[in-house]
Amino acid sequence: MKAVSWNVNSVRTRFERVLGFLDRHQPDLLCLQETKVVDDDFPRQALEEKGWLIQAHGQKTYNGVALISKTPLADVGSGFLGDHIPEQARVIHGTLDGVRFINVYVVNGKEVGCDKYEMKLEWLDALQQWIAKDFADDTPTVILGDFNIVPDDRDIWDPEGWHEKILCSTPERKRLQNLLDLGFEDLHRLHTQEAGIYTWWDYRGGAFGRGFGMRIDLALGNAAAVARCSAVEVDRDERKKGDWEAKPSDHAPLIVSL
DNA sequence: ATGGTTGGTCGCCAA
Repeated sequence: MKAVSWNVNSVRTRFERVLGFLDRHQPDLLCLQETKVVDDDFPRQALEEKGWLIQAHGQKTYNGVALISKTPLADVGSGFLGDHIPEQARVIHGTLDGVRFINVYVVNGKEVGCDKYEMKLEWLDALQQWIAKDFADDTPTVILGDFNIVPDDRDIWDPEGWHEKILCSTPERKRLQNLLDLGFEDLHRLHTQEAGIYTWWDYRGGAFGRGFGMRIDLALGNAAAVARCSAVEVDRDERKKGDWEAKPSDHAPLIVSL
């Protein structure tokens, strides 16, 4: 089975690229983040004409997640319980061929110490508690999406310059470790210890061309998922700017084979 | 300390 995570930075602006990606790769499941559209306005028609089924959980302007597959998903749900956390359309989950997928768009946090950063830590705590309560079983389970956390110094172009900065701070990495401590592994690291494999490059300053990237899109699997996982790959070509109007997302798709 | 680009929406906020 092939499952993909991709922060598309607006599904409407990126629609032709999403269609092209689905045609080329034919994944069993595509998990989108930052769809930035309410469910009623999700561009369904051209997808449904090609046999794709859509489960969307969106909001106006910000955030938004969706699951796209040809086989119907089981046990679909969106959001999660976190009493003090405002609902921001950041999570949708479903089960395909016995594998549970939890698609997450983690709070960015902007800058260490600001209100959004504190909210990010609280949100990650609530996510961890929710997964511990509802999903800590033997069902093959993958938590995948835009985590907005760089796992370690191999995963960023300038670890010294970003030391304890946003996406790299110890409290954020501790929250990622708390998720792993529930029995999950970073599936990417099952297959390579190489440094310099990234999934996101800033639009600004020609970051992609200069190699200024980070690995912040992750797939975490429990033991049953680890046993099935044969490969994790980044589709860097999708991030390239083919011509002046190609308009890539700032994230590349993460392709998980299991 | 900086950023200087993109998207949604239409003056900015968020990433």
